[in-house]
Amino acid sequence: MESAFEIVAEPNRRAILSLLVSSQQSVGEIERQLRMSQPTVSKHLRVLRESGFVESTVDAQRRLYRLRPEPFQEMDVWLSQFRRFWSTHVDALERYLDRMGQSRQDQSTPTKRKTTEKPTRPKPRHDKGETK
Amino acid sequence: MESAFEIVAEPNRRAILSLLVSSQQSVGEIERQLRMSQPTVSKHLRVLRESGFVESTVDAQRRLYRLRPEPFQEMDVWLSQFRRFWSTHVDALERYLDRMGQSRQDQSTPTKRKTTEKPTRPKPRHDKGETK
DNA sequence: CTTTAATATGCCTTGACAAGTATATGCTTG
DNA sequence: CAAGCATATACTTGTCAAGGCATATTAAAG
Repeated sequence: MESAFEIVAEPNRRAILSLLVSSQQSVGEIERQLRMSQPTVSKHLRVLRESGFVESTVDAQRRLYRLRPEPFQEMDVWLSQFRRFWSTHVDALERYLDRMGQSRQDQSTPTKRKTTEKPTRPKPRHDKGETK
Repeated sequence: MESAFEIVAEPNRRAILSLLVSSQQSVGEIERQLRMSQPTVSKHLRVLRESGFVESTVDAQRRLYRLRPEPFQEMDVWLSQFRRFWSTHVDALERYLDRMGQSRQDQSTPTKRKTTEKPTRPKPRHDKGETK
């Protein structure tokens, strides 16, 4: 079985899942709201169904999809091992999300040394700190 | 910028991150504990570094890698939109993990198996429901 | 039973990415 | 400066998955 994280790695699948938070939806409704082709939606729904993220019921010729909780909880369990550690850095998230805000398209450009990570952690030891 | 979920989709990267929970590690230490080749470790660390999951400091010829909290928090933010919805199905996770149990071995925090009773879906609508 | 609507599936192409192997870079010590 | 350890990068190859397009399936309606 594939990890829940691999399923959720796909942006369109995340979009579908977010859509289903409000209420169950038919394939056609998802297709229209997310402006994806019908086969694409169906294929993603298949993956989501087989991995336990959604379930469906038949309504006439439609199929209504809704969320199932387990895989989300599974991710939460994995994430929780890092919580103890990030709870001390509570405020850093907003700065992070701010920085992410404008950078949208990139990737597929090797040779691009853009490893400018900011330490964000003044640690006055003897380390010649280089987040590189 | 790639989503944190895409980064974490890779099993070896999840393993590296879990390793770093205990303390910072050098590339060689990661390589030995996870039995991966050195270039593979370095490449994954590069991805993790550029996506903000880890940062490194130089120690002689070694590089020490440690976790950074922001991307985890970012995932948590996304996940949180589903929490309200799964909190009602609290016990379902254990059954789920039980079913998944044999297929994959992961090194996350141990989850206690307690097959609490409760029919998987006691929701007899009028639908000719078919979760596949 | 033919048609139409809604959804699923099959095939194919294309692109991304992980891992292997080889090599480069950098720091340290003699 | 040479040698050696630790880590990074380049290049190549194989795999796999996402999306487009065409078609199959199923149900409702006429």
